[in-house]
Amino acid sequence: MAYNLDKIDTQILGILQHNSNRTTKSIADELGMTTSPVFERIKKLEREGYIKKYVAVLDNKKIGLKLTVFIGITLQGHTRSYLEKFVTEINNFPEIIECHRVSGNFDYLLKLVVEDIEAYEHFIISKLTLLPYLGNVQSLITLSTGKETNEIDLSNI
Amino acid sequence: MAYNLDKIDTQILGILQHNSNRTTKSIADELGMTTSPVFERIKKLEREGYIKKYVAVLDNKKIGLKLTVFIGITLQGHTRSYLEKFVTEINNFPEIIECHRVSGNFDYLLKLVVEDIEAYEHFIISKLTLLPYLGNVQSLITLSTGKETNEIDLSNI
DNA sequence: AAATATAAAGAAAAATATTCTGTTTTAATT
DNA sequence: AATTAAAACAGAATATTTTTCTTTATATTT
Repeated sequence: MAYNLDKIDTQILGILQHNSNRTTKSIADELGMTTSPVFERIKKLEREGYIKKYVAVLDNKKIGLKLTVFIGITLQGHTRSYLEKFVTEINNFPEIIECHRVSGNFDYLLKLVVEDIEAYEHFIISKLTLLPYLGNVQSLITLSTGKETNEIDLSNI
Repeated sequence: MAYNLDKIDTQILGILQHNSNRTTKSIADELGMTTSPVFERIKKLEREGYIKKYVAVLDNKKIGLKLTVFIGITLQGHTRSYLEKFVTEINNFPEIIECHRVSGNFDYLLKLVVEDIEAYEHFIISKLTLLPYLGNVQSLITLSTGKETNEIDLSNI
């Protein structure tokens, strides 16, 4: 069902998206191989863009960013140039970590991480509502998070 | 405003959440330090849980998972034991990568990544709707994604 | 089956992570 | 302000890991 990835490649991707600090030796042992082919496969997966980047995942709450909010937004205008400008503006807000154009009850769904409710209100008042053509804005405040990962399901590819 | 993190710590966190493959030497050079203190600070940030894990970020679309959907859900019952069971069940679905309990128009907001609309319909029919006490289910299908990162804003901590 | 291309193994080299020791800086205490 | 204790740092030595290179095996094509 997949592209140019064989089983070994998807196994490597699965391992690395779970823990990217594994050594090639440890991966090779798990797969019953030696380091060279594993190393070359990883480099190929990077080179061809299957692996986009390697990152450290931080503990938001521990660092003081205790509030996650999803914001559903409708716009009043829908010209192409305005939509593009909207996304550009959103990209400049470091509090916004995701911005999706969606179908359904909203035009856009944003995900935001800030310190607390105060910081959130400040963002709404001094940043978000300054954008033109803004229609309805609906906040979904996260009370608790039961699951939060980037690990995508590779079992069907 | 932060906890036990000084400026150097937050700089290190900022660097690593952007690219965790940077060498300690390269980080040390950027900060005007030597490798030992940088190495020790990173180990401390890991040990104390500010850094939760290191992961490879994959290109979903390239791998064949082309569809991201946000699902707003209301439940008909809200007993503690049921809510817990709901989250447990959700955790067993590898398609669901996020599950947040929220205030607002929904009880839960889920994020799901699958191959295509067909796979999504299959998930809804054969997995999600089998859960008891399910109330309203509203899908927000992602048309395009303007921003998607894990990098949280460390400038105010 | 021969020829060619692809993937893997194994060993060697280069780079990096990790540990260790001694020094400096910082902070706390008197 | 001087003394002491604790923490952070620098620099060098060691251990691991990554990366490269050469050879061998496997698969594909003609």
